[in-house]
Amino acid sequence: MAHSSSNQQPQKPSGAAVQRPELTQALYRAFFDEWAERGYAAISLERVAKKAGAGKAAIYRRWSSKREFANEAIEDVALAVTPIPDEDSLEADIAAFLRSLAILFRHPQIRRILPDLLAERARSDELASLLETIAMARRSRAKDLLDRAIARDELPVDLDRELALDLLPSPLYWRMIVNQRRISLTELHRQAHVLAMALKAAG
Amino acid sequence: MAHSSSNQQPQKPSGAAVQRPELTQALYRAFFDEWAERGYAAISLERVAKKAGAGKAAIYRRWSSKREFANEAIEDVALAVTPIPDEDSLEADIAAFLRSLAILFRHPQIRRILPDLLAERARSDELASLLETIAMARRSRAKDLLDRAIARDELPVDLDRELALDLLPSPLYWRMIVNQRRISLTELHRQAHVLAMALKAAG
DNA sequence: AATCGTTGGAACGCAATCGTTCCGACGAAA
DNA sequence: TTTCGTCGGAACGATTGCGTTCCAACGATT
Repeated sequence: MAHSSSNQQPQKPSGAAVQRPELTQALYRAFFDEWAERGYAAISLERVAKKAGAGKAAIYRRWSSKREFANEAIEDVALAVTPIPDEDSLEADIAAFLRSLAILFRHPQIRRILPDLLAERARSDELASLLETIAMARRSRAKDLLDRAIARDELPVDLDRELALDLLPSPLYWRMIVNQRRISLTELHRQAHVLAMALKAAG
Repeated sequence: MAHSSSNQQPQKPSGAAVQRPELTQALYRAFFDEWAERGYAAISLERVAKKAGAGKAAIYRRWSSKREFANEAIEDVALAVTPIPDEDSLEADIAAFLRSLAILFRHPQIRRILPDLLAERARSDELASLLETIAMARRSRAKDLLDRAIARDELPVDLDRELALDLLPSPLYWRMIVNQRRISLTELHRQAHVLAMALKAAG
């Protein structure tokens, strides 16, 4: 009883006997759109469906909850990974690292989703594992950079790696995400120079 | 008609002909509690009232909206400001600066509210002015520190101040807030040492 | 002693969103 | 050609919180 989809608009054609991967991708995109716009906690799956030109059923047929949706959405983009720079000096390596970070931090969706992810994790740890996966990949790139510099004798073997890993990405994050300011290429290289000097003092 | 507060619990004594400042403070505290627990967007003023042992009317008599409530709550705590360190060397000054930051970043509510504030601003700019006020106060302390070092000839007069201001707080923020890791006093002083070296290279 | 306005509390109408279920239309696989 | 299950869409009951309004109880000021 109760329902009857009869007397509204003519209802557009749709449907097929197999899940359409293109629709799945469209749902991912719409999910990140919503996330950037409203924040994780305020994501409305109804809006996500509408934005993807889909029905709500298409979502719940694929994922059982918002959380699972988020998990697979992030896994999906996390596969688009990290190429590796490889220059011939510590400072040049750092500059390359910073450039790739700057590209990331300029992305309008990442500028919003990343802080929201941090805020969400600080409250609940529900998304902690998500974040950890992402962070680990990033960190390993920085570690490689340090190892190369040590092999080149540009950094001491007893380098404080923890400190170094905190030092490398943080000023750029502070400037671009926390302070929301752009950075020019020359400024970025100046930062690379200063960071190289700092690392050499981190024995 | 319609209402009647008659047949529930005996209704505790309350009321007076004058606003109670203690209640206002209790409401501020409950507001920050809620903020830390759920995030700004999800703050429920009903829960805030309950947590403060107050009625909802007590809130709406003081502030006209959640936003105004937030504004005055933050103003209220922002008055508890920033004492100034003043040591006898750049490195010692930096260490003092970092220590005061570390205390801030250890506070369980600030650990949650600060990232949430950043995430909220990245979406809407509604809270941008709040954040700007706070940031400005912090930054001026760092500026003083740099000026003293220049006067002592520990830093060059043509120091890149922008870069320096990005450099000082960011590694600690990255470690304590982004990576959620504690920091020991010796680690903190090592960071101060490295940062001093970095600044001297930021001409 | 009388006034006045705050107090905690309960209810209002409204708006969202949740996760679920149903539908007729449709197309790919068998 | 028939079967099968996905498609967009609409509705469901439940839950939540908004901002507002009413209330009787109460105590500081006058």
